[in-house]
Amino acid sequence: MSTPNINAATLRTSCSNCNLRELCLPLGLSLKEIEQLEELVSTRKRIKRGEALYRAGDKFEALYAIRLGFLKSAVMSSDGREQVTSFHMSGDIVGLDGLAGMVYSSDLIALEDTEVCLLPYQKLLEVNQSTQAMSLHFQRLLSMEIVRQNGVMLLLGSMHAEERLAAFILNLSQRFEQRGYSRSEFVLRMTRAEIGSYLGLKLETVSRVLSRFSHDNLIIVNQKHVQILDFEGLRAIVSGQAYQHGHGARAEGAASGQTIPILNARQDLDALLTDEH
Amino acid sequence: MSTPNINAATLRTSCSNCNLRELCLPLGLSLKEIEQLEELVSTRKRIKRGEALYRAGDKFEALYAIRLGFLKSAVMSSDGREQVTSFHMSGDIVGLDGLAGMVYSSDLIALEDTEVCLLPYQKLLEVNQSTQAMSLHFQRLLSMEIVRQNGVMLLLGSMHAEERLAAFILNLSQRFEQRGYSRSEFVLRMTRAEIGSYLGLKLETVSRVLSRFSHDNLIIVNQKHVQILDFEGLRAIVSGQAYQHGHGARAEGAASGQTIPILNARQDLDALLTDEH
DNA sequence: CGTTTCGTTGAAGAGTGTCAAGGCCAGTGG
DNA sequence: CCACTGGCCTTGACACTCTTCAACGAAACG
Repeated sequence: MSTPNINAATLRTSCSNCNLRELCLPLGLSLKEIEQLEELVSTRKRIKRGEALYRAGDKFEALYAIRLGFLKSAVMSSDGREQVTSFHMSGDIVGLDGLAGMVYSSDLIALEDTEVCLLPYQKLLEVNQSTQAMSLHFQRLLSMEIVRQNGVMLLLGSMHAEERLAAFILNLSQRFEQRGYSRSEFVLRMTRAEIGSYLGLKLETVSRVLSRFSHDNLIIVNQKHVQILDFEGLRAIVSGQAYQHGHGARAEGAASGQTIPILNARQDLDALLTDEH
Repeated sequence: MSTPNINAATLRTSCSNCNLRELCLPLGLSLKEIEQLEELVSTRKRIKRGEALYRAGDKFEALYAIRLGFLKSAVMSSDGREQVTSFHMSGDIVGLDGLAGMVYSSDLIALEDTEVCLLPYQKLLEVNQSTQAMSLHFQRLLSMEIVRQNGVMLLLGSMHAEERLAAFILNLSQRFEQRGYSRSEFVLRMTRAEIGSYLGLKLETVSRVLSRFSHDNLIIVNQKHVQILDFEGLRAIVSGQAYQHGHGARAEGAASGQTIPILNARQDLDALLTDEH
């Protein structure tokens, strides 16, 4: 908790005591396997708001488990356009894109002061070798990220601005809840421009849509502070029941007489839009 | 080549003889490791055009290496919108999204008659255990898919229709070339609607943009047949040098006097947009 | 050879982007 | 404490890209 470099004895218990263990530890690991995982985590590192944990092109040397803080991943095109590819919070594992070519292919920037656990590549190799469950767990982790990105592609490829924002807010809400925070009230750690980059929209559009949501009593927005008033209303928007073709007004109240072919609608999308777990 | 079920002796040499080995085999594997890989591949399977290799929700039982054919992956939102998340051709490994939750999260549909090698999950587990290099290889494979998807997100989130189509054509070209086909002339195996779904555009827009490219002598389009005339012109479009804000006309000829801050421009994007390798 | 799917093209309109101006807030230095 | 500064957010007016709707032609399929 205090020194940046911690001795081995301290480490031995770090993961099993870490209050994030349910998020970044594999679910079915035995005690012995958890011990092995803990040997993986060699040191912690702190980075301040605005600093990079790594940048595209840096040599891949470790994965990182986020203990505390908030970050964004972003890729940049040759002509300077930035695309935010995800936002990360405590319990997330980042750096997975580095395995492919042994260099990171994205930038990872802290949006607030952040503390991470290092999982050095060398240790990763060793545990891959010794424990089947661990190598499988990492494969699952990578696969989950692929599934998540499929959801983002669905969002970027086929949703309107209002649907994107509604999905985004619900996703954040869900992730805060998973971490023990309020699901209905939270602070956005990123700017409107970063939200826009993530959702494929301009910052003005983000601002306008949030204002519209606020006007329709779905949420209360005050700068970075967001309070959700009507979850059902937001879910309806995500599943395309309102704003469908830009014609209809919001769904008044909660009832909607329309018959929708698939009923367990939102579950799927929520799952798709969810970061890890 | 003939019977769908092949005996062990035949299998033993299948991978090392397979003309796709450079695509789907790990690069640094020893002979012994290659032998192990070959035990992975138990059977082959054929699916006809229009059929599904798997569907979202199906139990995850295997990865597949494509021997021959062309397929699409797609996810579907609750309200029935389909998003094509990738196109696959020979040498690609598919099914990676199934590892996360032990069920596939996308549909995989053959766009033409296709033949695949099965890599059953059980065998995958065994090889994970016995060979460090193999488990690492699969992790790399997954990571490569994440990197690829980052590129698609960049495309979906920040590019205009013309840029998306140009990038799409160049990507296909590159992948055909890697497989020994012409890079400048090929047949699109997918419909305009599927291209549109992948690129986040409507089929009419795809058709119009292709016609415009054709009119500008960048390509020749004849239904599904495409011939590339001006690679440099397409690359210029991808890196945003033409169509930038919808004002300028196409770049006349090949020269462009504009000074661009980053020079090794297209390489990055090409790499990002590239499927595996 | 009819039927269906797929592709092309046009006209009109909706949804976002662009440009611009002003407000809010935190940090800084007087 | 206050004014100043710069970053971030909001809102409006307008332009433009892309979608929508529609009609028609071409190719694929049984």
